Amino acid sequence: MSRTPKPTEGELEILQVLWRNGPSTVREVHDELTKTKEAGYTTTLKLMQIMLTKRLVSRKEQGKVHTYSAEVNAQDTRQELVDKLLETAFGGSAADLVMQALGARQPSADELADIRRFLEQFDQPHSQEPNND
Amino acid sequence: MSRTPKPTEGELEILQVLWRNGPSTVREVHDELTKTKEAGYTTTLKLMQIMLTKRLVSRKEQGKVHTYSAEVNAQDTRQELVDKLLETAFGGSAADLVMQALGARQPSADELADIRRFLEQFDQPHSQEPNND
DNA sequence: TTTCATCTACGAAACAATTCGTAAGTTAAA
DNA sequence: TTTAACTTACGAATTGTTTCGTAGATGAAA
Repeated sequence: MSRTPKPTEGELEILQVLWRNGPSTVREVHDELTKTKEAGYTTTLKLMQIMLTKRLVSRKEQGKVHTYSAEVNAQDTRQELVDKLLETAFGGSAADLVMQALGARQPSADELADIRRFLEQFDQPHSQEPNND
Repeated sequence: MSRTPKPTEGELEILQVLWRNGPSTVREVHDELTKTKEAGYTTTLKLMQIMLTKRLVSRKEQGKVHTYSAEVNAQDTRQELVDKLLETAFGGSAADLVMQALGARQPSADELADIRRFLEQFDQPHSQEPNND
């Protein structure tokens, strides 16, 4: 029943820009991407066109340019990727994944606080719903 | 500087078997994999042969069969995959990844305890080293 | 209107991952 | 020794992803 046909790595980079910045032209996405990595303009364009056929994005034509929007939601997409990683690399143990994610880096005090607050939901499910959709 | 040329999904499934069960023949790995998914024997064989050329595994020939061992370590490999996911899908926020990993499922009391114990390392670095390499 | 920069469309190459058929070697049992 | 069951080697087809060149459309400025 789930949507989201699993974006490739390149597609994910584009989705991230659209999630972060909202609806954008190819030019805008491309400029954003090339801050980080090398890529030809038509490469970005082609990828976004393919994403359109996969319904990962939609677009509106205004004048000569097209403005693309993400059609898959960040939350769901990330969940799918996490689930996949959990399965294929951590044998399903979320705790192992969490510790691995935190283990190598030094989380900031704020991050730690966020995580602790988040964890509280699970052992004291009184007034608050542990659901954050 | 890092080793580990990033295993593909199929390679990861095989590595998991080797990590879990230790050195194994192609037959053993294959039987394990086909508990979960469909695959021809020579497909598994070929994949393991490719992994050999990539130095993801090594092998010992004994009689007619070959016994394969993982040459990359689970810890490092998982770290690399987590780092990648962190970058391409979570914009580098480990806290977000952690919450996403826990958010959709109900962690068991034991898992929660493990995670809390783990988190203590970070704000009270007295007797214990927060480093798990 | 002409020119120029910029856009989209799209074919196709380059690469990578997966899958499997077939051949040939090995072992053990008949 | 012949046969049967199994093994490895490996070429090659298939499928998916990424990359980019070229062509043609569009709009703004000269």
